[in-house]
Amino acid sequence: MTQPVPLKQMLCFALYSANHAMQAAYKPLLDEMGLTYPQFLVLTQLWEVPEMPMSRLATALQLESNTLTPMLKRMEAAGLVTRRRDAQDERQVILGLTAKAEGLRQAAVQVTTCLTEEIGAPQPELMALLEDVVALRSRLRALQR
Amino acid sequence: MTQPVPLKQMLCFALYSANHAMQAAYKPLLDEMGLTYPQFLVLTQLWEVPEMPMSRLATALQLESNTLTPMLKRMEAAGLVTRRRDAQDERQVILGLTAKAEGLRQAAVQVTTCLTEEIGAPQPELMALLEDVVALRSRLRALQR
DNA sequence: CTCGTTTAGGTCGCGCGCGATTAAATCGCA
DNA sequence: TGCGATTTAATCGCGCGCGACCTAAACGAG
Repeated sequence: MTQPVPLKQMLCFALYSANHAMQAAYKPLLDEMGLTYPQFLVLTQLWEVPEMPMSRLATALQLESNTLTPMLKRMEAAGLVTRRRDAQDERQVILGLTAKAEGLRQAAVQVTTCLTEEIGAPQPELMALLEDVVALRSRLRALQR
Repeated sequence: MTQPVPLKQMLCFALYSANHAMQAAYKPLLDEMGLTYPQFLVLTQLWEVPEMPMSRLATALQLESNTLTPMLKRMEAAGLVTRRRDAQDERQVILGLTAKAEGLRQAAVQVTTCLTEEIGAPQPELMALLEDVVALRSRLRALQR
């Protein structure tokens, strides 16, 4: 008679609920910028590399076109990104940043910095946790193939 | 000119993508049981305490009625849970487990055990990571008030 | 006992995520 | 060169999550 592991001791639930808590913490700050959490992640990637095909963004965020296409269209409608077909390869859609999105860049840096401080945990510990979470993600992705 | 933190070094994205990777890892196993990931978490809680009001489940999972009500109705329709009004306090909905859900219990234990092994990380490390993620979640929730 | 307040659920709308499928452009190889 | 295989987006359906709002039951001070 094997006992189920209690919810509180399950790593999958810890990740699930910590992720929700993180999104809730970002929410008020992103609301001021008029961004959703996934949109903020998209822009974070584009602030690093301001022009890239959708396929590359998909790889970076580990999201599929069925998630990104509608989201990017909403962002385009909101004047945050540009979308154009690559002349060399008409299959690809090249993404770009608008001036509006560029204007949000500094505010976004403040958001992350501010939130990292507010958490109130020592920076080295957070870095260590980051590494561990990334390592777990790698192991989990390895299971997919 | 503050540079944005790269996506790969952001703890929020690590959590976000690790959570997705975890759900993807569970997916094939849960598909066989006919469960979604959130439904699996609900049952995990009910396998521990087989009868409880919705409010208690909401607290345990940190979810609101606007998420739980439709999900529990789907689970009721699928013959997984029962829902009845408390005679003492007609506001409350008491949740219960069906025989069908009880029957899935052992399989669920196998799923978690199997997946924990497949990850291929030492058990102590996973426990340490669990604690760190839970600690982060606490700090994040503390920001909400 | 009464009436305002609190608590527990429910409804609606919207934005993800993703499985399944499709269309079009490009590639590769016979 | 021609044609099947691959790659890239897009579309559709559905199940979460959650903000905003609503209803009804229970509570509590006077």
